[in-house]
Amino acid sequence: MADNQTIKSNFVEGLSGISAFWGFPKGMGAIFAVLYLSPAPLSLDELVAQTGLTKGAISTNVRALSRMGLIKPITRLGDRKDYYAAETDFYKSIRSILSERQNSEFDQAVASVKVTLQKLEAGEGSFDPAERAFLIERVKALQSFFDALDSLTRAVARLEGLGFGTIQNVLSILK
Amino acid sequence: MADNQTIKSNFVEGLSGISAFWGFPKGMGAIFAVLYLSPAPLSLDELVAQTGLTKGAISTNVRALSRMGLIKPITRLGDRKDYYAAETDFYKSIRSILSERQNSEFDQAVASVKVTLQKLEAGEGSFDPAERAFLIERVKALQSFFDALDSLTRAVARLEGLGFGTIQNVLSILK
DNA sequence: TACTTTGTTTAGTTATTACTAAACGTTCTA
DNA sequence: TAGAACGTTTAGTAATAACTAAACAAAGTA
Repeated sequence: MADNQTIKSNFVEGLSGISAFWGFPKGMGAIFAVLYLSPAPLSLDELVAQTGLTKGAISTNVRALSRMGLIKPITRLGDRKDYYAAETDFYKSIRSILSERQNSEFDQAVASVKVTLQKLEAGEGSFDPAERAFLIERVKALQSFFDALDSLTRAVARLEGLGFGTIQNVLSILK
Repeated sequence: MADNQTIKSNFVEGLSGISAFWGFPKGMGAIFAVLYLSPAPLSLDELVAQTGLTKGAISTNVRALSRMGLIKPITRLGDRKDYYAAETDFYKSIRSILSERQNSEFDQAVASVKVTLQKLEAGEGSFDPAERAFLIERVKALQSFFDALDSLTRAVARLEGLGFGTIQNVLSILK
């Protein structure tokens, strides 16, 4: 029915779609998919061949994937090439991604909420008392929501070695 | 120091950034922020005035926000205008967003992984036995990861009325 | 030292997406 | 029924992001 290449292509397309859905480049998903289906680590040129992307694109995407912990770079002695292999411990990847997202723009944006709250509580601006109280209440609620989210991700990240089965079980207890 | 408008603007920009970070339009974050800081529901025209966006943009973004459960439309008798208010129960919103994401493109992409697995197990393609076994193992692992993720989101969605404090506590038990 | 082989960086292109401006369809009002 | 008030839709634009092609840097090899 379907030949080897077609079967693999469908898989690659699927992961590309998932990648795009989560706001990552499509090519990133494709690269990961190719590596994931490969028994041996692949070099940059092999990835060029198997994905149809150019070296430049592979280079940048591979770097991002490494930073996220979704793939791991492999260097062989006496071989100047870089090889890459898919990380098969998804839980490890998730922790890696979470700690990655923790920083950067997100924290920065969340911080601005904190600043707003501080200014309001410091009496800045010329709000009438009722409005100020209202604003403080609202912003404070948002703030604590972010704090809870943060705690949650930290908690998840702390669960080293444990798989999702565990989380699943725990949550099922709550019904 | 900072006037009322500046304080609010900073907050709006912050939420815009958060929105963008999660792959949503910046304007969506801005609209939610404005509503969130408003004691009373706002009409479309008031949103136009306070965000600087045009009616069209407000219209589409407001629809998306409603679908996600982040804001709620309010209609008043004898008033043809639509009003919108921010949902303040973030937990409710999260559940809503999760169930929204559940469907659509994501499921579709995940399904393609399942199809790949089925084809492999059905003996399609002309892989040699060793490679087929390898591929099946890999794809199966990914499949069960997705299943676990799915269970997790369902479990979270099932926790009606419970706040994040609960989840936090539960996860902290695991250390 | 010149030439290969590798990966990275950059400048420019393509594709996508969020937006604006304006036309449109409805529904209410005079 | 004409006109006004709303929200939606659409066609076009602007901004952004991912990619290609090619120049480049680094580091080995002849």
